[in-house]
Amino acid sequence: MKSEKIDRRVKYTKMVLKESFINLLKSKHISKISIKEICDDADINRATFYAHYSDQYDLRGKIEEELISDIKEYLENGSFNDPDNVSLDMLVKIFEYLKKNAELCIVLLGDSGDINFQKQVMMIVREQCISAWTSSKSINPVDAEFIYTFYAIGSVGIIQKWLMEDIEKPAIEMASLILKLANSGISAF
Amino acid sequence: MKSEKIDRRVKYTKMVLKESFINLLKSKHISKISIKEICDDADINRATFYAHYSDQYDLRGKIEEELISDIKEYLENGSFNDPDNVSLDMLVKIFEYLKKNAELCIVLLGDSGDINFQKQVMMIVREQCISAWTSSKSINPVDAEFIYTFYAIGSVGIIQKWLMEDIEKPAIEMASLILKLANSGISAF
DNA sequence: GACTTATTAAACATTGTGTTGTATATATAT
DNA sequence: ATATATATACAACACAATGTTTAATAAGTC
Repeated sequence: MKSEKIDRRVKYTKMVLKESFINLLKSKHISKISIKEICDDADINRATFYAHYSDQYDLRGKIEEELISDIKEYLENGSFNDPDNVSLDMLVKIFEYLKKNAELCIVLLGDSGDINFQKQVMMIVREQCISAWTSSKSINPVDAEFIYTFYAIGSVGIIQKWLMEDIEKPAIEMASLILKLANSGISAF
Repeated sequence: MKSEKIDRRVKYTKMVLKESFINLLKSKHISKISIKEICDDADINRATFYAHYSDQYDLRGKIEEELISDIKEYLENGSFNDPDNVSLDMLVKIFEYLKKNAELCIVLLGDSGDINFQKQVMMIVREQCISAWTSSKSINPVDAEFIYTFYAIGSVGIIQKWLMEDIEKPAIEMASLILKLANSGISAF
């Protein structure tokens, strides 16, 4: 999996920079966070920051990428009833993963969040849905794209609300609510 | 309607600042736009900018507020078949309004957009939906909030996609697609 | 025409930016 | 263990943007 051997120093530098950055994001908007501030907090030289990231938005992007590929890997290693469709157990897995990383997800989906990140989250299960719908349900591809966008962004919105307000609600309830809404909508086609 | 008489100079200043800012937003991310840049483009003194806005994010926020209250006013002045529910003609009105202001909406919902603005857009028809669902369909209020979030953010996502990729598709097709998906989902409860 | 107020220009201290050079510490490979 | 490579630390730099203040001027209002 980890093909490139990463220098432990680099690993440490990136780790503390991310930690400090995420902590700062909890208290203030990304636009108000300076590189100097991140570096002071992480006790890393500013020149070292620039050796790895171009600015705070780049750093945020890298953190997002990592999280997304982490989820994907996590899903690939799971065995699901129906790997070609989005099943209840797959959704539950996703919700559980997000809950486990709630601290980070809240920041990335909150006010200092990134619209592009929402899109990446929603793309995680895109392939499965589109192909399942167009083949078995005979929905035309253009409509399928719209419908998918609708349900996927809607799900991200529900996830935001869940993480920030109702985190105690069990993952399976969230997953089945979404599945119920989506399936009944799809069957109208 | 316009109770406070606004000095023409102030009106002009705000107008050109907004114009220049929106134009800049088309070509670069908000974080890369400086106050100086906006002012140079608008030919307005920097001190004057600070007399009205604290920074570019504040300016963006004010533009968003204006757009939202403009939509709301526009909807209040429309006569709809069923003013207590979200009807097809109301949705069509909204989509037509957004299309008329596509240039601005694309910027505000795009990469330089604001997650908070998405929420404001989705709140436009919140009251009508929640009250209609909880009264006539006997959905409990907590579920109603989740379901509303799901459909509202999903709709914003569809709007983004529509504005940026398929703006030629007629507003009524978009509105009826959303209504079809939402109504069939709701009736599962 | 008298008034009020917004904008301007200039100057200012402050802060952050992005880059550079050299020295040092740490990691990897033989 | 030693040699080599390289990431980091540190200090210094020129530059740009920030946010505020002043007095003068322009343009608005009544």
